[in-house]
Amino acid sequence: MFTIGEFSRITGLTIKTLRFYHERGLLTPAFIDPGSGYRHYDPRNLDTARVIKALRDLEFPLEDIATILAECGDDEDLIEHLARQRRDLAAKLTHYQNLTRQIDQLITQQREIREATAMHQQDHNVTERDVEPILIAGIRIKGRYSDCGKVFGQLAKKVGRHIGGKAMCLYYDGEYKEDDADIEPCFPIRKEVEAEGVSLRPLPPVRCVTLVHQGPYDTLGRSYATIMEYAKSKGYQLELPTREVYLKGPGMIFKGNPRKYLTEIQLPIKS
Amino acid sequence: MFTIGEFSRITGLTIKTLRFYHERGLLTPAFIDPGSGYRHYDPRNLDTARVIKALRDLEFPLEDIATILAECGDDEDLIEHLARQRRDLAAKLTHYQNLTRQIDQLITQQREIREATAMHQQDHNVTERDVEPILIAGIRIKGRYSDCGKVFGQLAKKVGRHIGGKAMCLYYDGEYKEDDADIEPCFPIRKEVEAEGVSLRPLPPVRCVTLVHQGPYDTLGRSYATIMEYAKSKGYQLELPTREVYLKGPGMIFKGNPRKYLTEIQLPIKS
DNA sequence: TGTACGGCCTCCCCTTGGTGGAGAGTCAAG
DNA sequence: CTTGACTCTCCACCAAGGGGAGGCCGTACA
Repeated sequence: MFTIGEFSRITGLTIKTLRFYHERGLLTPAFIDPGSGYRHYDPRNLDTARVIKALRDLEFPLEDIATILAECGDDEDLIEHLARQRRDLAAKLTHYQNLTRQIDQLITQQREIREATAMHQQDHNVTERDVEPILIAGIRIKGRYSDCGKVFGQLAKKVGRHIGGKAMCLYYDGEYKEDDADIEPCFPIRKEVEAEGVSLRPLPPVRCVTLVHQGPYDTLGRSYATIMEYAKSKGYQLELPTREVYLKGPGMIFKGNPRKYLTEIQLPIKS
Repeated sequence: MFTIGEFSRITGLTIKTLRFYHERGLLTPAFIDPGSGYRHYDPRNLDTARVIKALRDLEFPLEDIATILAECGDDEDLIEHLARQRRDLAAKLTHYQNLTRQIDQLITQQREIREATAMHQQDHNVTERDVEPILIAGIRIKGRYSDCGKVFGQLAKKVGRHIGGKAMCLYYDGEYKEDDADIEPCFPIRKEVEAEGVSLRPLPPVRCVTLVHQGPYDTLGRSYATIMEYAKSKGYQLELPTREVYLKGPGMIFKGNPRKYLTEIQLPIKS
């Protein structure tokens, strides 16, 4: 017979835990002194304690352990319980796999944004450059600029895993339109994927006049004025669709500070 | 301004949860009617709610979320929080990986035991057969039979991952010894591994007289008597070490019923 | 103006698997 | 007899809310 302290040292279960298991009927001491209320454990309790500990190490709920203790006298009887617990554990496993993947994506995106921001921080002047060809997935709509957000949401749902760059928008109108602008929000993607309602195609390489706009979207007009003026002074003829690349916009979690948003305007030049 | 019900429908957070977040200071309604105590939310609350929800989906603790809301105005400020959370999630991930692996091992072992039991259930008679060569990891000791348990424990710790069969014991004494028997508990293993204090070597193929004993270990003597008698009647000369294979013994979790234990006695014949 | 119904309020208890502490009783040694 | 170590019961606490009771509020309809 062991006192609770001795039994605790032997089994590695804390005294509190032993009292708790007693209360829950999992591990009833062999003898309880009616006068003092002291618990006394015997070697058979030791077996039970070992079993409970082994099952708790596998994170079986106490309720299941109670059932198992009542029903099973042999490892053989355990198999279906083990299988069920395995399923539960596997579910948690995939759950945490998904979460880590998601968080990894967030971190990666954040890194990319940081790099892009560092790269474009300096030049807020009009420049000319050759824009590489790129594979995009887009949804072309007629509507307002403010509808873009929802469309980006849809796109992220459909091709989210394959996104390989900053969100963009293609503008098919030569002029500003309020209500039924012809817009195509899109994402660069890494490989060919099928998705319903999504247009998947390469954008051709093209020489562009570009300008990185810093600030909220409602001040984009000023940057358009600047870049247009430049194109006109050079006598360039422009092509459609024009592009906007959202180098840094509202984040995935926080909206961030609109005065730090960076948007690259790309106006393709007719060659 | 939205009532709590409207806000709940918009954000997808339950009313209970909204009240709870209010209590915890995470999401304080824009206005509280002093007369009725009704909570009223405004669009800025909506942003905060979105952030909280996104972070909760990544299983950030509420306390961390509170810190983040207080400190971060931008996704950029989030990165180290994200990294920390990623570590925590990854820890859980490997934790559950280990658990599922362990439980898989248990299930596999159980299957093997079941098959072995089914195979050997019928023949409790003395038979002769050629025992295949086998790679074993063992620890040879001088002591009592009852010390085997601990040694099996040590072995399991050192080569546990590579065990590929039933536990065995080799007996190097020609006679029964009480206190300083020359015994080698061992496990069949699948591939060559190094482990301190463990002897790793192949057992040669050998022709044996064998008998499957059913029952607790303290009745093994009777089976030894039977098999010895048989060997003598055939005029066989026996070789050392003799072997015991524990086809079914105490389980990993439960001790099981000793009357169902199956132990195969193998006595090598000198050829 | 009464009332019915839905929405909202606070307050309390419940979940899992224990942990921590307060205050009081018990045991053995010196 | 005292001291110190052990043990007892009872209560509160953790995370992140869920469930429900009992009562107030607001509005629509008769």
